[in-house]
Amino acid sequence: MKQENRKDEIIHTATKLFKKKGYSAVTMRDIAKSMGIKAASLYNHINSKQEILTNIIISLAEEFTDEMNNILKSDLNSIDKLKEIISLHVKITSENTNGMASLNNDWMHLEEKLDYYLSLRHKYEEDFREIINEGISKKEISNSNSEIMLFSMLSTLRSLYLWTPNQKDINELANSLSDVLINGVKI
Amino acid sequence: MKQENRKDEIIHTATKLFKKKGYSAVTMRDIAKSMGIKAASLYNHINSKQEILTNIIISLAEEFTDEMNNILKSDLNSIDKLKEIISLHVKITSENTNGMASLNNDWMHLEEKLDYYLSLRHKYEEDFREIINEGISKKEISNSNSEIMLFSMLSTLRSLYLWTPNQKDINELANSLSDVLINGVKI
DNA sequence: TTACGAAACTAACAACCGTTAGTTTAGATT
DNA sequence: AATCTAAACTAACGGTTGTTAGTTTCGTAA
Repeated sequence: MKQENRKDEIIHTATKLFKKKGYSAVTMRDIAKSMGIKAASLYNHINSKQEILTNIIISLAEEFTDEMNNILKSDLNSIDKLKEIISLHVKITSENTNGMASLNNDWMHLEEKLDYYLSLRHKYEEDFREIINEGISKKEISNSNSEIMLFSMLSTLRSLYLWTPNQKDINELANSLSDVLINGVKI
Repeated sequence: MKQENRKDEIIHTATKLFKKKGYSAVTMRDIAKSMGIKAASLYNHINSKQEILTNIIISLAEEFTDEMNNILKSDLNSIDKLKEIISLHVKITSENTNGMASLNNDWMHLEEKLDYYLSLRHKYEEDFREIINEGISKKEISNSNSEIMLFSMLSTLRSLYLWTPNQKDINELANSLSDVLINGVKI
């Protein structure tokens, strides 16, 4: 029986390095060195470099999928659903800032799980789109450029990992972000 | 005398590959194969893989810097300056969509030019911030969360390379984007 | 005390990396 | 026809890659 603890340490260390340089530029020797052991020792706990990446990305993607399902099923109005999505991104990003870098930048290096990842991603975007379009038809959201709204919000939320490390109060961040994304910057 | 044409072809080919897999995952043999030649032949035209990346990133970064300078010096009001910045990103991204991927994701692999790149990037963000803060003090921009406004707009604009390929009318895109970023999504 | 097992180690592998050296090809210039 | 040159080629280099095999270490259970 493997101790799950050590495996998690490896993944945690790898995640930090992947954020700095990207999956392809990080070697097994880099990961090992940063833990004070030799590269071969990593294989007592994991099966491959690829497995580390898959573990990082798929767990995050599934977390987003699950929570999006809950938001969709809720009876909130469209604007409040958007606020929930924003809070979801702030929460997950603050809990695993480094992992979000891999989710955003290294997903194309997934192998066996690439198609599965792409299906989760596609479904997530479809659900997000549906919330916006529902808001437009219910006159809760401005009737223009739903695709641009979707991509503007999604782009900002996906970039959160680049600057949440500096953030202190997570709820305050979610509220401020909701304010800007929903109301814009004009006075 | 080297023919600049062939060098540009190499950079153009490399840029496409860098967008798909990232700088580190693309090999000189990949670039050569995609041009129908051998890797060694690339060195008749370029000095190193690093030179290709530097060429892609620095030329884009300097273009942003120059145009930001013009916007800063103009006598537009704050909102119109923001609209000019949005147009600038749409224009550069539509002209070199693939290169923008490297600018966003591969800048950390710059070597000699890394510090120079970081200084341009820092200056650009400072100028952007100044425009927002000026707008707030002139009561043209909402008095709240200037940092979040900055990062929200910048995140969206930096992600443009992910979806402008599908876009047809560039001016229409800039206008719609301005609408969403400045006025938000609420009705 | 002995035996066990998790987790480290050393050594090595085949493949691939960026790059260099020297050579061949073929079209343009003299 | 002879010469030159840009741009391709083949071959190879020293180093690095992910990974495997077999061995050692050492705390815990029997």
